[in-house]
Amino acid sequence: MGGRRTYNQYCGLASALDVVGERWTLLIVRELLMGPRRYVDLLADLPALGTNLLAERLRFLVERGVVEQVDLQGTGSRLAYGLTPAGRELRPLVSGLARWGMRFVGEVSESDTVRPHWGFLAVEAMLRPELATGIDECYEFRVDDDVYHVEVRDRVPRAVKGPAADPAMVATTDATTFVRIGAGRLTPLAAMVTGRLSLVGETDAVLRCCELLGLDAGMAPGRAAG
Amino acid sequence: MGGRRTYNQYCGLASALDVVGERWTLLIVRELLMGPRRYVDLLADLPALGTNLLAERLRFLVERGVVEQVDLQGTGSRLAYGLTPAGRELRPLVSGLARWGMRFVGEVSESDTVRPHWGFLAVEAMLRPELATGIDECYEFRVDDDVYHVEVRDRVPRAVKGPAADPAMVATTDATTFVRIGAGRLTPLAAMVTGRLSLVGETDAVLRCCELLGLDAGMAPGRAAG
DNA sequence: CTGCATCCGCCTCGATACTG
DNA sequence: CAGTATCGAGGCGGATGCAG
Repeated sequence: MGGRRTYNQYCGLASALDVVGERWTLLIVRELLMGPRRYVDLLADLPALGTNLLAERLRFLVERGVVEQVDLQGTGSRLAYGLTPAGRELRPLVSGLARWGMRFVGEVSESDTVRPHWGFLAVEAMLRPELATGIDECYEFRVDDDVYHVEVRDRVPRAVKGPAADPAMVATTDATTFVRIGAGRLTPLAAMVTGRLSLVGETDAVLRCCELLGLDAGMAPGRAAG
Repeated sequence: MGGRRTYNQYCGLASALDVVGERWTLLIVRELLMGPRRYVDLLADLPALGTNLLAERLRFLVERGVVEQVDLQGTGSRLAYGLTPAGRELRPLVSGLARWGMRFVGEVSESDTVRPHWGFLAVEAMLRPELATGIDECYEFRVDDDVYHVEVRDRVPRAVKGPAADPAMVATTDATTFVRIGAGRLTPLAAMVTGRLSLVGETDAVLRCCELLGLDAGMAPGRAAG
C-alpha cells in the first residue's frame, strides 16, 4: 500500500522532482515533446525501460496533469499519449538540461542507443538566439529517416519538424554522427571528409549555420587547436 | 565492478540525467547554489537522505566536475563542498524546475520539511524580469533567520543574499508562510491579517513587489475570485 | 498486435551503528 | 565532524501472461 516515495519538502523544486524526478520520467517527456506517441513506440525508443514501469509512469503523469491520452484518429482505438500544456512547459527545461549534458556525452559505445529524433532536441538546445541577427534563412537536417529544419525569422531561430521550404543548406547524416558533432567530438569538416556527413548549400550559409549552433565548423584556415 | 546505472543513450538529456538525475542529486545542488556547505549541514537540511548516499553522491559529483571541495578557512580542516562553474550553470535549470513545480506544492503537512533559505530559490524562480521596467528599488525578505533581498537595477531584477541597503519594502515571516504565499495558497493580505506576515513600506512598493513576483496581493478592491 | 498486469531477482535506497 | 559498514525494504529491469 505505502504511497509513492516523495521528498516531503515544502519547496517547488522538491515538488517538481516528486513529479518528474523519478527514473525514466524526463526521458518519457522528451519523447512526447516530439509529439504524441503510442505505448509501443515509447517502449521501442526507450530500451531497458520495463513495460510495467512505463505503464506506471504514464498513469502517474496523467494523474498529475502532465500527460494526457489523445485520440489521434477519432476512433476509440489506437490511443496515444501526449503532453498537456503543463507538460509542454517543460520544453525549455528539458532542452536546457540536454544542452548542459552535452559536455558529458562521450564517445559512442556499442551498447548505446541513438535515435534520429533526439537530434531535433539537440538542435533546439544548441541554438544561440543571440547570434541570429541579420539572418533570414532555413537549414534542413536529414538524419536517418527523420527530417527537420531550423528556421530563422525576425532574429528568432526555431527548430521545426519536417522539411524546409527553401533551405540555404541541407545536411544529411546518420544519428550517431549528428550527436557526435553536437557533442563537439567531431567537426563537420571531419565528418564530411570521412563521408559521414553531406552538406549542400553555399559555403557562407554552412558557416552561418555552424555558428548559430555554436559549432566549430573545422573549416577556418589556420585555426589553432584548442 | 558493476558500474553505476546509466541510460546508455547517446543523447545530451540522458547524459545530463546520468549525472544529476538520480535521487537527491538536484536537491544537493540546490543547497550548494546558496553557497558552499559542509557535510553535516547538508545532512541536516536534507532529512531522509542517508549519510552513505550523500557521501556517494558528493564523490560522484566531484568526479564529474560538478562539485568541488573548497577550503573556507585556509586551514586544511573544516572542508566544505561548493559548485564548480559547470555546477553553477545548473542555476537557471534548478530555478526553472522550482518554478514549474510550484503548481504541485500543496498544503503543508506535518511531515514536510521547510527551510528558510529555500525561499531564496523560490523568489529567484518567481521573478518576472519583463515586469521590472521603470522600477529601481529593493525589497528585503526576513524569513526565519535568513535575510535576502530583490534588487531591481536597469530593468534587471536579481535575488541577492543578505540585507538590502535601502529597501522600499521589508517583509518578515516564517519559512512555511513564505512558501505558501509563493505557491499561491495564501495571499499576502491573508497572511498579514493572520499575523504571519509583516510588510513594512509604501503600499505602492508592496504592490510593485507582489507584481514583480507574480503574486496576487489580495489587496485589489472588488477583485473576483478566479 | 497493442496495452498493459504479474512475477521475480537484483540493486538502490534509507536508517542505524560504528570508526578515524 | 566526516565519513564507512551493514542490512532490511522496496524500486527497478526483464521475462512472461493475457485480455481486447
